[in-house]
Amino acid sequence: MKQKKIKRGEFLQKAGELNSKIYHVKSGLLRSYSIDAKGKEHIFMFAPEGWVIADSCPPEVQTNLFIDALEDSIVIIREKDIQSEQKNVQPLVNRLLVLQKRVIMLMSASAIERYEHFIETYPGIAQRVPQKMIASYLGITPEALSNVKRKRITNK
Amino acid sequence: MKQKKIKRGEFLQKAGELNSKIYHVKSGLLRSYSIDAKGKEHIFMFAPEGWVIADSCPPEVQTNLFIDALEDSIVIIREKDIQSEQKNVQPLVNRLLVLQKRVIMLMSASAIERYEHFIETYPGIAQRVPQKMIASYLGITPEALSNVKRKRITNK
DNA sequence: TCTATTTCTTAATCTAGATTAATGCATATC
DNA sequence: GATATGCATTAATCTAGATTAAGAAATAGA
Repeated sequence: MKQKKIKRGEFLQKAGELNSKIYHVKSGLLRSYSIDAKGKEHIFMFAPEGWVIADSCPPEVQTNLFIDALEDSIVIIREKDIQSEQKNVQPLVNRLLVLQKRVIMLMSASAIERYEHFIETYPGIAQRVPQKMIASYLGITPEALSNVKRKRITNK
Repeated sequence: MKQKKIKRGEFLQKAGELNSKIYHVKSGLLRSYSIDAKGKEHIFMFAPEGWVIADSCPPEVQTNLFIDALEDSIVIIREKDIQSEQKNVQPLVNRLLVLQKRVIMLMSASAIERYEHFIETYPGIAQRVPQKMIASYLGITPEALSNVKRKRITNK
């Protein structure tokens, strides 16, 4: 049971690094956040005592989030694979990753960027569902989606 | 390995029901969505072939999402507890639930409602972090958060 | 096949929240 | 104690996307 003390302001992870660890917060307060193209910070989640904080991406993939301490804290460190190797857990982990990206997109991207991201996340689905459902997924109205698509064509 | 055919338009779950099942999509296309206070639908996620779709809430708690088929589909049905009983998986499940609520809030709630939800999700944390971090979590600017708080006081 | 209903697009107007900017408070630093 | 540096609030202006409305295109139902 590996344990670690971290001082306020100290980082456990920086976006772009590889990290196979999950942090269980024993005391203190951590946060994870992303930085968008304009350099703006978006707090993804807080983790006070009892919470778990980690990047949902697989250990061999570059992380998306920064994780640092807002107060002096103590965390227990565990490996990501302990879970993902277990039977039937992989789908959970996948869902977590999709949701993490979804939150980041909702927080930091414009309608047009979210549309691009939808196309990547669900290749081929745009052809199988009505436009109003895509709009509903993106969090915009069908009217706004029409505008987005028109702009995408003119700008490309 | 229980399997089920569902016709386009058929529901696997309606919000408010109890549901201990997880659906693995073998063929076809499903979606999950929430309905907000104004009656507006917000698609939470799509699930084409190979994806898993489910409500992240515990089996004994009322669900938040509707799940229905956008195309005739075949799903494999599994129980939620199979996973949650496994060691170290509970934190994953908790994180999934928090994220599911977070996405729903980002999609369907105003800044003021998201602020209320933040206070419930993280009791006491508002007193431990600067305002600008709360704003960053809510997806708004510190200036907008000031307005939200002022309105909250005058309206209560 | 011919309606009828739903879906998609375009355009005009409106609004929540962004941006910019100025001011008052704290908390550090010397 | 004086002076930065960062944080919170207020107000004026701006903008992405919402709302409303109307017409065109697609789908479904008889």
